[in-house]
Order: sequence, then C-alpha cells, then structure tokens
Amino acid sequence: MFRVDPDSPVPVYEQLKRQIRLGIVSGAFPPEHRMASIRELATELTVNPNTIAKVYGQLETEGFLISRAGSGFYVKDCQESVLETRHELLAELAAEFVARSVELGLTPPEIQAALSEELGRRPALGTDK
Amino acid sequence: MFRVDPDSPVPVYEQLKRQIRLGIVSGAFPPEHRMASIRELATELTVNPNTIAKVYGQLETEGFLISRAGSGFYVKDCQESVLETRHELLAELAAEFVARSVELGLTPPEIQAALSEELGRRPALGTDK
DNA sequence: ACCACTGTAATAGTATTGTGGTACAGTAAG
DNA sequence: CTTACTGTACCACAATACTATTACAGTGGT
Repeated sequence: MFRVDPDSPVPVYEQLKRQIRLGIVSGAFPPEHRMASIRELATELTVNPNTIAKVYGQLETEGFLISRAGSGFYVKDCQESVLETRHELLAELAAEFVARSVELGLTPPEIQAALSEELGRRPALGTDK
Repeated sequence: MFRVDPDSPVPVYEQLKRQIRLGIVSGAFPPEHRMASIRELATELTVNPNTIAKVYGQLETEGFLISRAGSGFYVKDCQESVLETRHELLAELAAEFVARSVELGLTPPEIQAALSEELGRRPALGTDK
C-alpha cells in the first residue's frame, strides 16, 4: 500500500504522513474510511508501532483523521474543518517561502515568476483521477 | 553589527548566514568589502570560530563570498554568478513550496492566491533603503 | 465477564546535528 | 626569516530528533 525508505534523509514518519495525506485529499480514502490499525501498518512496513502512532496523531491534529479509541482511526468527514486547516498550512508555507526568498534579495515579481514557472512545469493535477 | 539568539530553535549559523546574505544583497556590504575575520566575529558574537567558518564557507559555496587565504573573506564582485546562484536557490524554494502544497491537495490557483496574499501583506521592499 | 482487538503513554537506545576546543597551514608585512 | 595575522582541519562534547521496546487502558463482540 505505502512505501517508505528508512535510509532517506527525510524521516520515515514524514514520508508516510505525506502519502496518507495525499491519499485522503485525492479521494483514495473517502470520509469514514477506516485506516489500517497502528499495529497492522507497523507490521506491513516493518517499522515501529510508535512511529505509526506519531503519524496518525499528527494527521489528527491537522484535521485529516479522527481517533476512535478501541476502534481505530477514521478519515474525518467534516470537510469544512479540513479545508480550513489546509489553508492555514498553505498560508504558513507561503509565508516561509516568501521570507526565505526575500532574504536572498529577490523581488516580488521574481518570486511570482518562479512560482508560475514551477506550476507550469507540473502535469495537470486532479484531472487524471 | 549582527544579532544571534543561542536559544532559538533555528541554529546560530543559520541565523547569521541569513543576516549576512541579506546585508550583501541589500548593498550594505558592497563588492570587494572585506568581512570581519572569523576570530573577530566569533569574539564579538561570543560563539565558536568554527561556527563562523561554517557560515562563511557556505556563503562561499552559494557564491556570495570569496575566501582569500591568509587575508580574509571578501564580498564577491562577480554579480553574474551570484544572480545565477540566487535563481537556482529560488527555483528550489519554489519547487519545495509547490510540492508540499500539492501534497495537501491544494490546486494551482489556490497556491497562486496564497502567494499573492502573502506578498501583498508585506511592506514595500527595497524602497526604504 | 471474557478476550482479542483497538489506541495511549512512559521509557530507553541510537543516530544525527550543532557547537566548542585546539592544533595546523598559509599569507602578508616588517 | 620572523611575527602576527588570516583561514583550515581534526576531534570531542552536548543537545536534539528519530525510532524501538514495553507496559497500560479503553472498546466491542462473544
């Protein structure tokens, strides 16, 4: 189902978190879908249960999952909250991007241009689903 | 001259690197300007000479400084190379920004909008110098 | 009530990273 | 050639981040 590389410089929990998040927003995991249990997924990926718990916990904080004790983790159906959280995260990413670009002495038009170029470089998203 | 906070979560060498880079691109340190020596700056900021050496070394790799052994570090005058390096760094920042936004399930128009909003939020840059 | 499953919490080991201390080598001026 | 500066390289210590181990507590079906 998922793939993680223990030798990557980016930590395992981060790799997995991104994949799951992508699966949720792409619709692969619909609302109310029950995720694999912590131990199941830990066994499958050959990682520690604690690592999976960390991933699920953070995704719950971000509003993508909800924990039902004794039962499992489920994809959150309250899309309003998810949308709100996503835009908060987006604003943070944008702020950091701008801040670091400005530190390099780059101007707003240059920053806009770089973003447009990067977006144009990518294939269509959400049209192939 | 510079200010660093040892208790910040962002490492000292990173704080200092950003400040120096900003000083160079803003024109506060013109080309051929001789930077303070490693030991001078280390004493002034009460940090280890090794930390300053790390900063200067990385800024040299990025094309902002040049090392003249036995003499000191100087602001690089070859602005072409600096411009090129800056745009490479900008492209990397943009790529990471887009990648992480896409992982959140956000669409190109939303990403563009977030950037515009963030840029609009900032006061004029380079006009107050 | 029991039992097999679920998530949770506390703890410890390991690797990476940031920083400090010290000694080495090269340059420039007297 | 000596001297006082410059950057460079190597090693050690401390803090942090990541992951693993273990034990605990709550649910749900039988």
